[in-house]
Amino acid sequence: MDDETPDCGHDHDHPRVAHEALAPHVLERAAAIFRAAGDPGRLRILHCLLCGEHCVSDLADESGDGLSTVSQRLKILRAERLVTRRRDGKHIFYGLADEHVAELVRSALDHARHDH
Amino acid sequence: MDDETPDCGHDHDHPRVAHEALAPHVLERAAAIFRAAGDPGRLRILHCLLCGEHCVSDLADESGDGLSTVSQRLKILRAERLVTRRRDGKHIFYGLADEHVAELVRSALDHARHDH
DNA sequence: TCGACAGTTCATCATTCGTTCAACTGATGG
DNA sequence: CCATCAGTTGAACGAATGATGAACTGTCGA
Repeated sequence: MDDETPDCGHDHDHPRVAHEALAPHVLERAAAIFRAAGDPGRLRILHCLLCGEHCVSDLADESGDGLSTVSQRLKILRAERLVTRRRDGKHIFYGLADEHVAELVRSALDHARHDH
Repeated sequence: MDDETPDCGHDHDHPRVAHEALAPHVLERAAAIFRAAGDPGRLRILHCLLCGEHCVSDLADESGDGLSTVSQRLKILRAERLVTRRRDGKHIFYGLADEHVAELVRSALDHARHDH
């Protein structure tokens, strides 16, 4: 290979770029996770779930939004596998998918708190 | 206070809800952070910045997008204070705002990688 | 089996978002 | 001072998103 080939057409010092290749589907997936959490309504749900499972009605009550609205939000969170679902009689309980997700949410919330 | 007052109108066991109150502006802020990171184009930039500062032209070259497009993306990332800006002669160098942001990005990228 | 309750899905509609081109600012070098 | 390189900003436009009411599914108690 020719190591004199510049990747780009301008003239300054180049940082020794060394990102281990980022697969496109990983990029998409990670962005999708952020996007799912990036809505106040959905993030509020994730926050509620930090302290344990909740059923849809409870989540609706706590946010003051309609059942349908909350259900749609949960659908998106579930599509990105941020939450799990469990049926118990008439109720369906949602919870955070894993501790990794919980950490991500706590982390951003903390960052947002200590940041004026 | 009356501890017999139920918050909601339905009939099952209630989880002992104990979220320390989540201030609305904290919710908004955290959601805004996630939202800013929740676009593949912007997340790619954040990923590039994980290994140090880059100028706008380099970021444009690495993604294959136009200068204007990249500049717009950086504007959003900067509005959410995820990146910092530094002028050096003709070039403007961007970098991650702090280690906390770096950790958030690494964390989501890792999660996305180990998740098929 | 019927009715009520818990949730989901569907279609619609207004809003927000992301990209792009063109015009602009600002620093550097001749 | 002027040309050029580096980057920003603004407007326009199509695509994606989020909320909502109505209709639907599924479970339980009487």
